[in-house]
Amino acid sequence: MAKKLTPRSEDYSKWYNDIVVDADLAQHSDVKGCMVIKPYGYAIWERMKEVLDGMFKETGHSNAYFPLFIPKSYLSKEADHVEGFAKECAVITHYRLKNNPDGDGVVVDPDAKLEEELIVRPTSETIIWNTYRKWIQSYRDLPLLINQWANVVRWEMRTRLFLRTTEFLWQEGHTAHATQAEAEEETRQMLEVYAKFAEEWMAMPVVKGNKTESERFAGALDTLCIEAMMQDGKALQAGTSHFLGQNFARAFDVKFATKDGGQELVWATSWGVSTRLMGALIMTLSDDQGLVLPPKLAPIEAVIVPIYKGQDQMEEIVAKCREIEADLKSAGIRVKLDDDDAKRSGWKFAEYELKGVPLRIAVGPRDLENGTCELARRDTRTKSFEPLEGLATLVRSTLNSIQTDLFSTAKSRLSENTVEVDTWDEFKAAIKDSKFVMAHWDGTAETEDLISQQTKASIRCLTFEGDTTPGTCVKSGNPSPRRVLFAKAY
RNA sequence: CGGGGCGUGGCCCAGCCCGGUUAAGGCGCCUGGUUUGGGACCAGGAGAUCGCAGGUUCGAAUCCUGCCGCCCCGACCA
Repeated sequence: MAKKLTPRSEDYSKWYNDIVVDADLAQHSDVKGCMVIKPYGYAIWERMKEVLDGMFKETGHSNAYFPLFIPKSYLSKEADHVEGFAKECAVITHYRLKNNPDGDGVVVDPDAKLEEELIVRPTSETIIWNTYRKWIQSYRDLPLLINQWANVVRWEMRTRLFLRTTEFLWQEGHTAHATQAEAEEETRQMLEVYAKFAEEWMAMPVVKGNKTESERFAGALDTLCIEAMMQDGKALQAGTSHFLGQNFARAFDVKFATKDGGQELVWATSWGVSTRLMGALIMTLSDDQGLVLPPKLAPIEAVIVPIYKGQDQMEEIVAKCREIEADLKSAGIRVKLDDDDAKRSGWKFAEYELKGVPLRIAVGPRDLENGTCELARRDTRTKSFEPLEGLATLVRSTLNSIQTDLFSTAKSRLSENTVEVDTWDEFKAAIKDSKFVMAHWDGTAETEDLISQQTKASIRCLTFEGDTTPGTCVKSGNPSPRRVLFAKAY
């Protein structure tokens, strides 16, 4: 079964789809735009969840769960919010089916029409803020720091596995604060959490910044984001954190009593990352051989493959492999021994490479004699023979190296492909060349729009770091307060 | 919503233009054997209302009409 991935150079999006399907991460479901996340793919997501959840808890947040269904009227309470999401909402109109009087199957029972239609949440601000009104009375109830892990539905026109599906999994944090400064600090803090997760766990370098007004979350005063560069040079928004001001507090009348007895509207934030991170992970690290996983998120960090001839040898070698497995396990390494006799070693090598397992340990008859094993790195595809003595220590340090090497490779790619330009011709050329482009922009939505229409590139963010000296707009020639980051995006 | 593609055992697909016995092949699966340091081989076996509904015909996977579904490329978005 010679699974051959489409090479990246030939067709990048086909390569991406091949990896998702062939590495057993997910498949298309029978429902348009929806996917089935398979056990191996879900295991990676579970790792992400586990780590992120820990980070949220460390920063004082608690998990809760709010309903999937939102009364239609809630959505319309915040004007910008409804405008942003109305176009992509799934609507529940009935609550019952009945047998088809004219034939087979079931039909919607017209007598079971809902008085008020329900929206399947595209995000939960409205239902959460409607609830917060009941939870918050006093400054003593603040800050309120809540996160939920949930599924949401956005009826997009065009979908792609993990990157944009009709239903997706995510977390959404929703916090309430007594002061603007505190809410802004929270917004910034959670963006830093995302950036840390992306870089230290996913080995994916990110650019942090503010969105422009037109790219802002519907209902937010400010949206912060992390943007990552995929191997084809396109930008992927990997996480967002929103400062919502008092918009939702006003819409849902959430006030608190201040120390001196006054009534004030609370200040809000929301922030989220989704299963889209799976797509980001794939497109940042993987190669033409298949998935490449950062050790810290790999469900299996090291796989042990026995190599043998005949039954007697098998028993002897598998026994040795079990020792190694126990040894690595007790050193806290997520290890799997694949002693399935129905598959040959060569098949296993190819399979675990496709699935991105960071390290492979092969033990054969020669190794048994020499007290060695073959250690193979997925990222560099290099092999070496190593003594079994002290293997756990070596495995741990190699996994650490893989993690840092993956990050630094991706980091170099990001910096090598980020350029500053000052003229329109240079700009067009750099965008065509799939670069991240730092260029001057006059700050108007008109110019932003014009540029994106003419080049397909959008302003990814006003970066936190980098050159912020004034200049002249690359498109209009008008004065520009600073350079901003442009790129083609997913 | 426009443009393109596809729908045939679990998966990939040939066959369709040019209708005709039993729908071909590969992968996977089951049984037995030989194998095992980079996707093994041999023998045997199971498994298909050819997306759905009509129509044409002595006869339809194949031709005609309608419908459904999915994927890919564009316009909206995380």
